[in-house]
Amino acid sequence: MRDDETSTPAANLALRQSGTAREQQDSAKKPRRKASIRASNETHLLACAEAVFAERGFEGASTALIAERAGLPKANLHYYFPTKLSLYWRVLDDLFEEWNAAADTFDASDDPVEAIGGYVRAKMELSRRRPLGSKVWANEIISGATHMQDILLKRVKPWMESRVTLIERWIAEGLLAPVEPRTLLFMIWATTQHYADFEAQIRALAGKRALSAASFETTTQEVVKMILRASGARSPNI
Amino acid sequence: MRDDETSTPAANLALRQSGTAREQQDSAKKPRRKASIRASNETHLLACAEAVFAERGFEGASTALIAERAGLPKANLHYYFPTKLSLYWRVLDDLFEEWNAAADTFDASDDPVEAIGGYVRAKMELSRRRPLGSKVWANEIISGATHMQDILLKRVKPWMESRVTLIERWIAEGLLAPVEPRTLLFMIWATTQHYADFEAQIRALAGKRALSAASFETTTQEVVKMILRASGARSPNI
DNA sequence: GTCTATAAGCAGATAGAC
DNA sequence: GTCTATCTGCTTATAGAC
Repeated sequence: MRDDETSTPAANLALRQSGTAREQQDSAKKPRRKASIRASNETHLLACAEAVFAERGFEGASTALIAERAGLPKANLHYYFPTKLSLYWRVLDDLFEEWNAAADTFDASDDPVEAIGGYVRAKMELSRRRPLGSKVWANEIISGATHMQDILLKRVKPWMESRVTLIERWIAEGLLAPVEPRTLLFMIWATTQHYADFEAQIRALAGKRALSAASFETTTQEVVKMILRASGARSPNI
Repeated sequence: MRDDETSTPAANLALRQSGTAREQQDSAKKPRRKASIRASNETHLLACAEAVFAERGFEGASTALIAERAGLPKANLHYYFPTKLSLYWRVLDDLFEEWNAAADTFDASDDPVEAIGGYVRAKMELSRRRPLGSKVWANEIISGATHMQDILLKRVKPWMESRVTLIERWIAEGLLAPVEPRTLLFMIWATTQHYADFEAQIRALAGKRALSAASFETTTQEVVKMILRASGARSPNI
């Protein structure tokens, strides 16, 4: 798998050009290859776009910079994604799919310790695995969430409402302290996403070893423990 | 006090122009007034800049938009702040001063319950009072904190190190659970700043009444309780 | 101290040859 | 499917009259 996020523009350009020559040869005989060229270029552009949107926000990002990072002429970017906004929407959509997959872990168990603990861990792992995506999301919300109203209202809100009901049931059963469910969920999101969004601050304050694999695992365990204590979760008696 | 953040450009323009006429009259006879014109215009521009930087990040913000919101010609902005970056630095510097004032509340008491609880409350109040400032800070960190390395390393880091020592002492005295001090501080920052930075998401998910004065006070108490539980803080026996 | 006009360059997007 | 050249408009910043 190509490392879209760390390779240099020059390296990308070389990869692109050799790839392009091969595919163009094939395209005369095997037009079916075109679809995979499209898929490969779109995926690559989306990864580069995610990085640039993360660093500079929607308004600050330029299609020229995204194309340059992808090692493609700007015109090609506009061939695959007619407008900057259409590219941005695709990035946000991809991000929501990952968010949704992590959200599923909340339902892995009826035990609040396992459900909440597992969800916090899944969110921490997402922050570690895809920090740029988290930053794009954060940037979008900070800027007023104008392009995300639909996702928030039609997808995130219903998920939250049903999880609020579940949390209230746990509280009624004495398995959780009487917390305000939304405040708990916001605390989980804020704390876990902090390790992606505020990476640069953590690096400056705690040193870059604080974000190494071993430290991150220790921190994840620490965060899980603290969130469980904050929520007063206990396992049901069997 | 003029409400810099909610007045319309047209209203600002009217205010500016009448103010300007008055000051120009005076300036012939009382040159000392010039200093206050400068101070007033700079303050006003800084407030408008904070809003635009919050919404669009540094790269996405334009000096034209900032000047328009301030009801001033773009050339005047460049008269007071030679470059966009110099304006941005002034905004960041002002923000750090507020951050620093809130940080002082951490030392208000030797009792961890009062110290941590008071600090969380101060941070929540800052999020409520100056959400745009928090967003500018967040945007800057997300974008890599390139313009804030000095503040982070020379001002925030020393504060954090001494607070880490204090927290470790509390743990040794049995007044706090054996938490990783930096993880606790990050959780406090993330959770409290979430109410400023992710305002738009909270509004979409919990309704705008969730951010009303009464709800915010309830939420603040809830957050204080949860952070204290997470840290396992207890007051010393007297 | 204010403000019009403009310089110099970069943005998003497209035309059209290959 | 690729890519050069270009259109149009907006960007930061400044010159110079008032």
